[in-house]
Amino acid sequence: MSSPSSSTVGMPRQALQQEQIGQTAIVLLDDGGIESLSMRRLGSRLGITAAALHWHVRSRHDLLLLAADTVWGQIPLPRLEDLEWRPALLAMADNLRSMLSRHPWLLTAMTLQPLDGPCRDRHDEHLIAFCETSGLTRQDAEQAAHSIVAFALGAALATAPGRYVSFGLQSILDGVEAGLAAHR
Amino acid sequence: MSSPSSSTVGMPRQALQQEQIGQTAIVLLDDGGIESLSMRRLGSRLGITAAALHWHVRSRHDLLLLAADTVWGQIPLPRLEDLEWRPALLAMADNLRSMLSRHPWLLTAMTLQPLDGPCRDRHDEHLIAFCETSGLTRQDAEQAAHSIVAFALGAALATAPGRYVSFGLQSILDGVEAGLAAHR
DNA sequence: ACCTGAACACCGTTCAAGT
DNA sequence: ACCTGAACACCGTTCAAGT
Repeated sequence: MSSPSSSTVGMPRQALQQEQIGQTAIVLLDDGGIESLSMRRLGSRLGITAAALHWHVRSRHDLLLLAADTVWGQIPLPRLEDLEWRPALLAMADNLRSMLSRHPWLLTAMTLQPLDGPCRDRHDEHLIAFCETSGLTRQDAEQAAHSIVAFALGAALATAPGRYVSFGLQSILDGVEAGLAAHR
Repeated sequence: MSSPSSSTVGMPRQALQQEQIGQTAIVLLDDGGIESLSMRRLGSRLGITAAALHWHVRSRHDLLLLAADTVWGQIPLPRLEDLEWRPALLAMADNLRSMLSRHPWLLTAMTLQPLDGPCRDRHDEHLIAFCETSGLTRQDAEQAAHSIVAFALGAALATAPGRYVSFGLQSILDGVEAGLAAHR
């Protein structure tokens, strides 16, 4: 994304480097939080200077963006044919919750800048798709999906003791069901 | 909290200083986010050195704690006698939302450390109290209150376009009502 | 009690210069 | 194309020393 993309065949070194940089950044972030990810520290883990790292990635912000979308990509997405919408949405919410507990720094990063990325987008679309299989219109499905993500993020932020999570989420799903009944 | 508390009458200088420090910190935080609050910068706003600031406040973390509880204290709490539980909970959720939009750095701070404080506690208790006036048991009221806060925080974090907020929240309130019906 | 100055060990980022 | 070294303008925190 930062290099002018050479005319050679298949991004031979650059892409790999980029991925390795992201993985190593996540290691630093996972133990020590966002404060322990520095250009100098990450550089030395990779065997290069902080200045050299700036050749591969534009800024520390871009680094967070890269790491963030990587962990969004780690969330397993249940297949649309395998589950009914309600257990599917519960499973997706739980997968999100468990990702956030593995990578708590993501919440911090999300408050510092909007973290759009292909994997985040794919996750959102998948959630909306499941909502739609319940019979909701596209618009309502978007609202429901957004509410589920919001609740999962907020519950992680407020460090809910676990059992608290279920009440709000169940209510939202009940709300989906009620919306269905009304539209029919 | 950091001084041994002199034996004189009514915390004459120290308390005022503490409050002034908090207010000035919030000014810095409000325009520029968490990154723009530094001991050096805050110190110079107050006319003292960063080192001098460390005499008043133990660390930058303590500073964030002070600022955070201050803005929690700014949320207006509707009186218990004035409103029915449902409009009251909606109002409290909206007051929280508007505080978070005025002080976006609070979300960042909350992800960095648990931010307990007297004002935050008071807000939680008030929310629980309103839930209890609906007829919920103490335990259920705590779950409902926790869910409302989680949703408000998450919605602010996901930067909902505003209209998205209502669906999830309404569902949670519907869930409260359904819980009532079941228990009766 | 309250503040300064200097020091220590860090930061992100830029840029000329090397290969 | 990829990296280094040095530099710039910052950090939080500690501590001796001043008043």
